[in-house]
Amino acid sequence: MADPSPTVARAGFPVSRQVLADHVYEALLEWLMDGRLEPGAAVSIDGMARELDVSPTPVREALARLEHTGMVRRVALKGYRVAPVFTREDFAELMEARLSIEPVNARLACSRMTPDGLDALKQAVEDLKTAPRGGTFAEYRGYLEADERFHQLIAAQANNQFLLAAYNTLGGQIQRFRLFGGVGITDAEQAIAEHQAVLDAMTSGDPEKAAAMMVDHVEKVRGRAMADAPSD
Amino acid sequence: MADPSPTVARAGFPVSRQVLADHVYEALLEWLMDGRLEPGAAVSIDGMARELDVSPTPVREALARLEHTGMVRRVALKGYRVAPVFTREDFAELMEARLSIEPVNARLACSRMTPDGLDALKQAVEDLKTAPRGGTFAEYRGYLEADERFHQLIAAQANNQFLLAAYNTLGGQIQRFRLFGGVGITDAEQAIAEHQAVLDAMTSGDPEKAAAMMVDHVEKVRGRAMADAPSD
DNA sequence: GCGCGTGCGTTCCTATAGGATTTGTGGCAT
DNA sequence: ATGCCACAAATCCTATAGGAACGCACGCGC
Repeated sequence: MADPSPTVARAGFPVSRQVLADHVYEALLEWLMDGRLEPGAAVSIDGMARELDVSPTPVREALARLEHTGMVRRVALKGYRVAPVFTREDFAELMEARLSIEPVNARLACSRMTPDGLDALKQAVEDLKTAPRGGTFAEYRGYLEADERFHQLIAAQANNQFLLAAYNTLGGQIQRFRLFGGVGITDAEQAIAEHQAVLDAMTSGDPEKAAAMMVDHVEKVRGRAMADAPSD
Repeated sequence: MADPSPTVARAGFPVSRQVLADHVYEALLEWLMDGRLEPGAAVSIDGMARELDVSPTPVREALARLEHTGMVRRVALKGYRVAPVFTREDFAELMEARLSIEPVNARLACSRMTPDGLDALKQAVEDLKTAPRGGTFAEYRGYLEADERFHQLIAAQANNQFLLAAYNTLGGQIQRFRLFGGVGITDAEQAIAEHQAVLDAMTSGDPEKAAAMMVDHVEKVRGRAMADAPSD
């Protein structure tokens, strides 16, 4: 093993330490999100263990957790595979689910917004505006991250653990679709304006308007994506 | 093990076999739902392995999956514990989340209802009416099961994998609360009437009314529970 | 040529062993 | 009596080994 000292325990991190399965989980999640693991690809337990230089046991545990997020699927005695690409129907269902949850999150978040939360939201929109959005993944990665962060912050500010959990499950799928939907970033200006509209409603403290702006945003995202990607 | 022939492959069930971790998962889920594992109790990996007469490995995998459902919580290097009892705030959040998702499910289910689905719903309401509802868990278990089944069927009929997944996460928590909310079944007549109202709207094919009746039901459930259980 | 059984490598699945960590207990000094 | 340290048991965590199942290629018979 490369590192003979398993318990590094860097000074200042006495609590909430991480075990190997956590690192494996994060590594796999990152690989799923940045396209290193493509949809449909097999995720071999032993293979990942070799790749990450750990034993299969923590890999198995990490995959068991990932399965429940919908990122990978398991077939008994056959192993795990990365979830297949979204069909048009899958995407429509995902947007339908977003339309059920995100406006509610926006309304609640607006009512319960903290000053720090609002600052974080403003920062996310600012990052959206300044993020580079070139043609390669590395170039628009920051943009995607800011987009996801914006929605995630709203879900968190709604201050409801169940809605947050529900959104987080969707959020992973949304992020994965953004990556494999395959159209890069073609709608940045419009998307930024829609995000700004949601933020403005939040700033002015108008929950109903925040919800309405979120509905508007998600519907327009759906419209643009359905027009852009007639793949299926 | 009782069955020495692992690949019995009973006629009609050639596919989708189960491995030990699946059985462990189901056993733990059942114990969590029965109340055999009480909130706050430690769920020792080795202990459960001894209890179920398997090795710790499949237990670890089952618990990793369960963690994502919110039924158990994990602390690194300390182990798993059954999620604590709901506080009043937790319950309010759960109902808020239900109000966001279930009416949408009801609306969509009404639009997309199949004849078989409607029959299953009618059966669930019928079971609610006829189920015994005595004082012990064994006596009102059938009632709880029919209640959960009614909502689960609606979520399934909404025909949206993401909304279904979101509901299922909530559904487990709802069921767990019903058990540990601690007030038994005191509102059967009213609850049955509310379920019937949802079913009637579904039968008549009125999606908006179905959604409205669902809102009404969940709000009344919240009201009754908040009045019954001023525990916190 | 085509279907089918056989053999082999890969992978999954489970059990087991041992190191690392936490927790509870008892003794000691203050 | 209180606080602190050492020790021990229980538990978690990781690695490893071996049995079982799967997938694939090869070869045989029709």
